[in-house]
Amino acid sequence: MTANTLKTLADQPADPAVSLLFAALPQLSSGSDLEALQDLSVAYRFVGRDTKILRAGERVQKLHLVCSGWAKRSIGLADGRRQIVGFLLPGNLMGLLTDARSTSTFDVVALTRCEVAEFDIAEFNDLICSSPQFSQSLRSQLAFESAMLGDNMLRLGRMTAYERVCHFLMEMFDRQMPGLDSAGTVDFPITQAIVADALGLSVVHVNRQIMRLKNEGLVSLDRRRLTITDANALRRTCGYISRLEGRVTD
Amino acid sequence: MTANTLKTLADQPADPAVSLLFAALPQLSSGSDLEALQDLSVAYRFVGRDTKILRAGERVQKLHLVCSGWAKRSIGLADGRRQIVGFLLPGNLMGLLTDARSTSTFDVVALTRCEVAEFDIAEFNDLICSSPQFSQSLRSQLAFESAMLGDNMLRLGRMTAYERVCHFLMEMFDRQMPGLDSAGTVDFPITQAIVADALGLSVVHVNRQIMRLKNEGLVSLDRRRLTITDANALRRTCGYISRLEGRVTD
DNA sequence: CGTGAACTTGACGGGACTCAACGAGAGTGG
DNA sequence: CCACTCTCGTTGAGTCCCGTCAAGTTCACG
Repeated sequence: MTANTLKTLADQPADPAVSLLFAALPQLSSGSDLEALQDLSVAYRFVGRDTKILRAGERVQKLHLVCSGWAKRSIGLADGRRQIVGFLLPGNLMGLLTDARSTSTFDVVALTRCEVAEFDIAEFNDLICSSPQFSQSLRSQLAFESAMLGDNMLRLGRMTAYERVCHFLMEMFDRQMPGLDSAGTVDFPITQAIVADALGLSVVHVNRQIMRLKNEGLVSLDRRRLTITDANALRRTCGYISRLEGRVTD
Repeated sequence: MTANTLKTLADQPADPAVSLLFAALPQLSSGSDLEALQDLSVAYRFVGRDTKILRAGERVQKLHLVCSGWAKRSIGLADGRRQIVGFLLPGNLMGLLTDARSTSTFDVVALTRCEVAEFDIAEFNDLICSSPQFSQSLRSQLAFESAMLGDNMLRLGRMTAYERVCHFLMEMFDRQMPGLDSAGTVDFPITQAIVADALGLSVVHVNRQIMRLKNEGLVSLDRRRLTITDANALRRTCGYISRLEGRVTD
């Protein structure tokens, strides 16, 4: 995907970032709502791995949309322990949740090289305020993200290491191939250390669980690609329930 | 607090639930914004312990505000393991986060007898859509709740049992006495089994950590009351950072 | 004074962490 | 083309935190 940066008029085929933004906001109509999105100012930006895209406590100037690459939201303890709160995949938004002073509540760091589309946040806010559909759409999206955080808390608090890894792999599979319940291959451009920080486990122990899953023939994980061989078996062992399937997108 | 149920006019001293709602929404002005809240229809309802106030997947009909008592948001696994995702104390809202079909994403269950004020959700939505202040206020509130979920994920994923209990007690202390950094006594009407479900620990182990804190003279916990003796020491051992202190309420 | 829920304590086992070493690729510079 | 290095993945040994089981105690309440 190349950056066609200076497009501002809406009479051309939809900007790739606008299409992604439209898909990221549930329940919008592909008519007038999409047109309204096309009027937003957008700029593209590439960031390298380990670049901080948002910093906790700093003012959010733009609405960021990941177009390619992966990023993480994380929180740290003073002694270096870190917890990853969520992952941003292509099509995911950040900067929606800003507090009273419009500051971000999490760090967001690129896990791979990322292409990020930046929308003007003032224009976007006007859109939200001006239209009940957009307002409701945004709230649905926030509810969805919040529900995912809840699922991840259940994972951290009440699942064994084996179940956590199962659940995590299923989530990443599901987010790239929603609704697919059999088998498939998706991107997985993150190290086991990153997985460990997301699951509250040590790297060594994450590795052991992945090895076990490989030996059982349930997954294969090579060269930054994840293959799920038997999604139903995985789903059963960890109780994974997709939040994406029931999503209404139009 | 008694229920004065049928009040609809705004020319009387503020309804207790309206005052709580006003406090729950940051950044609103005490003038016109408060008046707008007073125009909302409100009804009161008492629920007993273990009553389900909201059910995951069911349509949310009202905006609920806890006036007295405690409640929990929780998620369960098929085999009975449960994770508490958050607690609702007096002044806290539920029903803000609804998905595309206006359904709740969590169960909410009363932990004590609760008095709940129920606002008309359609009227509230109109208010949100009609005014940028309300829209922004709601988003700030959602960002705040989401940040708390993130803190709780760090607690579950990367803290030891001792730190988790410290952190949890500090949170409950802080939520009832925000900004107080020395000592004090607050309500604590929940069993150790509930704490265990919130912290991802066994009841026995929660007890051991509480015993340790008691022996160290840092807290006392009797008869549903929590006394923090040395808040600064607790804060240091678990790295607790209040999200309430920085909150702008007017 | 009896009953049940909640709290407390001990003993024991296992799941997860730490430390440590080794292997496998990918990129780099000569 | 080939050593060199660095990151990442893999595996083993030992330890400890925390879960489970079990028993006993305290407390609220009828």
